[in-house]
Amino acid sequence: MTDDISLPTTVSFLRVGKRRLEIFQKACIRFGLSVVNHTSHNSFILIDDELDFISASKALKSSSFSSSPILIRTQWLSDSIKQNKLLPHHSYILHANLPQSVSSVTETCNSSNRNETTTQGSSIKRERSISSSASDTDEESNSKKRNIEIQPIQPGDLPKTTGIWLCSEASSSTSINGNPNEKIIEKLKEMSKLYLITNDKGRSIAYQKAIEALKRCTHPIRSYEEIKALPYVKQSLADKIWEIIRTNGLVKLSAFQSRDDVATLGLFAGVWGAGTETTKQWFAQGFRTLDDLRNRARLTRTQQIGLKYYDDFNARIPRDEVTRIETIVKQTANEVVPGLVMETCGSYRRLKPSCGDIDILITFKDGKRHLHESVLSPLIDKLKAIEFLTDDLINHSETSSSTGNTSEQMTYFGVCRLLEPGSLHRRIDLIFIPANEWACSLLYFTGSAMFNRSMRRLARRLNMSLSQHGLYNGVVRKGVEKIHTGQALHTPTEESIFQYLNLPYRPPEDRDH
DNA sequence: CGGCCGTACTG
DNA sequence: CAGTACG
DNA sequence: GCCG
Repeated sequence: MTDDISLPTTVSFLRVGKRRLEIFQKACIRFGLSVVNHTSHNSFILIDDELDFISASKALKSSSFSSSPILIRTQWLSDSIKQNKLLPHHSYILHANLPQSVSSVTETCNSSNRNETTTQGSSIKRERSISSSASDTDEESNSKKRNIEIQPIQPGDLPKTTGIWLCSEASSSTSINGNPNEKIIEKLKEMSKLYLITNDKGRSIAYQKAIEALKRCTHPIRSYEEIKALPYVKQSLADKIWEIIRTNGLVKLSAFQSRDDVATLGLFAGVWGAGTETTKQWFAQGFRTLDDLRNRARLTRTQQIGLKYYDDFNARIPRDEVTRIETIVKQTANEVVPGLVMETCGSYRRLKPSCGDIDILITFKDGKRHLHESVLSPLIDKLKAIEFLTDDLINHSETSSSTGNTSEQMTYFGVCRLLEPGSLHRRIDLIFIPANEWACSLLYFTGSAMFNRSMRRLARRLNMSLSQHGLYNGVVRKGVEKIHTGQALHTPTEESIFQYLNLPYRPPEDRDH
């Protein structure tokens, strides 16, 4: 992002409050800065804006410093967060003789009050006009008749309305330093997972929705009535939650887990390319171990790969490894075709410390109509040549040329690994996107999955339709099937998509539901 | 009671 | 087409 | 399992 070598790469903080510190540390990760303890030898120190040079120096002397470090006001980070890019730090450096006067009383950004402002903002009934910077056609005025209430959740209150839109809330605001109902959530998560692998999709989703409702309940639950007042929690789930509170366990979960088939289905579900039907059949055929599958089961091509790398694929990828993988792909892509825009999405973009796989989106931003096949195929070939890519799972650029099927999006799912010995094989997705779909694709591939589904449900309720290709307005549905596909809205940025849906913008790290 | 996101690839 | 996958 |  910022290649300027004069910028700090390692920083530490002095006398910054806990809440602000958290935000700053998160921002540092985003901007590629390492945060260290300022007792270690370090030349860049961010100090609270209230401190002047003298008091800062005093505080530092007491912690035995040899060389004199460069002091930077934390306003530098605040402003960088506001503009979503790392700004030059020079004007924020604190010098010995200059009086520390202009320290911001304005405090326009200070994202420590972000949660307050957003909940406050959403508690005001917002005008439901589409704030579109783009097309304001006559057809759109009809859509203003939409009478959907986006119910605000009062801070401290329990949600009273049914139907909540988790996409309208920051995930961070719901998980301030560990949820008090962690135990309950953990059990319900397990239930959801087991229902999923036993092919009960509906129940699995019901549990997930209940979990989301619980997560936003920031105090420990006291009464049974309180539980039942939660959205997506009614008789059956309330009983289970109450049982967990009372007994610290859940009989139905224990019974579920001790079923002989469930454990095996769970094991088999870890094979990439095997879903509920396949794992069910494997169990019915008497297979119980991965060796049984290797020796006796009929496997598709992708399942063979999934089995070969079973342990690797089910291991988390540390964040810094994703960064290194990203660098290799970017460098190689630049050698093939310069001028590509690439963004690593998924949980990496949501700033998670570890990721399940690597999703890299690629496009030409200049909107020229390049033949995407002429880019993705050579890129893949080159990555194979340097033995970075080891296996293909889905390779559209290959199959499309044989089927003549040329959609503008191109999908590659495959397997990569770093060249260093001992590196694990990792799942990697390379997706080529036409420039006009960039924002919707970015939104989709950044997730989370729950966040996407919530946003799509909201769009659907507004007679719109949201996918990785675009946001459509005036969609007419008859049951599930679309009668009219509606008209595509102009979505140049992720922000614009939030605006159309009348949602406050969420940065990637706040979409982690 | 039906739907629970909307889409793309495999075989 | 059913099954699996992606977030 | 919950919602409309």
